[in-house]
Amino acid sequence: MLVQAPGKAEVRPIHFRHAMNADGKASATTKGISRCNDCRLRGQCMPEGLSEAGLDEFRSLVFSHRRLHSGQPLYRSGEPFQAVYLVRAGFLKTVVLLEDGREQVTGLYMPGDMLGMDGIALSAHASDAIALVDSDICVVPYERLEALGNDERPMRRHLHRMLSGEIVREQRMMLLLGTMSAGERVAAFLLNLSQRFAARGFSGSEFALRMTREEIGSLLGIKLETVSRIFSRLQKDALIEIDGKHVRIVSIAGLQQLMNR
Amino acid sequence: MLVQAPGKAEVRPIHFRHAMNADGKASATTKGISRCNDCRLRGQCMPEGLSEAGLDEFRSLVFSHRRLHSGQPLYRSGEPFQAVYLVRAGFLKTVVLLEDGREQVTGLYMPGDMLGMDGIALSAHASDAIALVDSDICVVPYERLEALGNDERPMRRHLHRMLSGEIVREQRMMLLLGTMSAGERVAAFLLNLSQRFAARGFSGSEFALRMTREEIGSLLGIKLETVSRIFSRLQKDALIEIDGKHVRIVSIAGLQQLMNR
DNA sequence: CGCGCTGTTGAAACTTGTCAAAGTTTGTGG
DNA sequence: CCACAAACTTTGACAAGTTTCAACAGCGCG
Repeated sequence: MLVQAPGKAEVRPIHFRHAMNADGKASATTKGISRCNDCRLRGQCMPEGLSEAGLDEFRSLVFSHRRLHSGQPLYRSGEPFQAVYLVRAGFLKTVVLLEDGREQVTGLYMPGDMLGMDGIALSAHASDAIALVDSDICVVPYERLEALGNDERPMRRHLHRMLSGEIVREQRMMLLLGTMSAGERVAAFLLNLSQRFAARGFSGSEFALRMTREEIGSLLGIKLETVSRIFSRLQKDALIEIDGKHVRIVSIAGLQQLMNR
Repeated sequence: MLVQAPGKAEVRPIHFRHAMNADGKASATTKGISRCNDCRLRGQCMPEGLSEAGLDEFRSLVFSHRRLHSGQPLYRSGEPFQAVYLVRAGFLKTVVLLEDGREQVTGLYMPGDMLGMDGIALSAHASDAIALVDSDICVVPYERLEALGNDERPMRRHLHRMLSGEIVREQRMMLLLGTMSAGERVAAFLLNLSQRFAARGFSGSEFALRMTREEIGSLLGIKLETVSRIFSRLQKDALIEIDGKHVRIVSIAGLQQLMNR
């Protein structure tokens, strides 16, 4: 049977939904602290080499939490930018839209990932972030993040790394979109998921896709029918086993080979 | 006749080539200051709302300059990350490579643009930056950039905006690569160049491409022959006039329409 | 002057998209 | 908890767009 991947598994009720608002500090901060201490992802999202005081400071950054149901937006393109977000549990996608309705999924975010940094540039978000499954999100107001780090250099460096990491990730995505065939794209997608699940302590060889074929296609720049066909082909070639949204990777090496064809 | 676009036009000899090294501050800093004061781009690359002291501080960031000849690399993938760069004059591309030789041009940088931020994440550059024409580059050591801003919040915010801006730019590129037809891509490319030239005080309707058809194709995720064919078609349709690397945009509206087809 | 690099154009091949039909799963309200 | 509708998936046949291969023209430079 398929392993229980993150997302739904880690969702636990948080009762102060949509606690975020423009201002307000004291009580929400307290909640933030307590939340970080028993967060399963402890460390994942934090800068390394932080002093004790710095750690406290970091925890104090998490201003509030938001609980999203599948399909709900965390933010929308054009919305004023106020905070960056850490995925505590769940699975989100970011989407960029063209006026005529065409859309490109630009990212996939799992627990421990930071998102929303595209809003800093113009003080407004440049994409939509949508929950793919019920999700818990830590809200980190940018004002605070920016004010802080006056004396915590590791904190500043951490933020830079996150931003830069997003740039690198997007570069790789551009490489995929610009140079790879449909088969290579799907293989790269599966390998990437595999790696990220493994990094989070889940099985890297057996997991649940959280997206429809259409969403996968949009991420990879191909049509849903093509995604479906390629899944079928990979299964026929005994590289994967796929049943709906459940995938088992039979041959990692095979997929890697397919990529470096 | 075609307007003189940036790049070559602005290149003036700087005699302390490759002045950058791991350490050393005093004298190089002095040079940096004098350089900024008579830089034609003054302001373009600087944060807004900086105090007088902050301005000085910013200028002191430019540690040295580098002069690159066409084709020379500013940095290469895997090289240890030490600095970000500001284009003072010229034109550069960044490229991400696949083992098998395929490559994706991920960005095009003109005077005033910052590049190299992809290196922060892993302390090593994730792409190659290559001069497309002879270019002058301002070197901003990251150590300094990071150390600074303790009391200059606008400075910190500026860096964040630059990083975030790169993320947004790449998102748009992903949209292009994932959803647009070859014709739309070329139109978008021309419109983007037009806009950026105009923003720098050059003609937005008549300029010189600094890249070969192959490089343009690599940026847009299509083959050089396709680029050529589409240029021809746009000319036939009287949307542009093109002669080698010289372009004149006859109908901006026409190109925009083509994109939102 | 000729060689190499760049650009243009044509024809054929190939990949992916489009359209359509049918099966499957999911979600909802009775 | 069932039944039905809506959403999602698979597969085939065909169309369209892009790449590949090839030939040739123009240009700059040694």
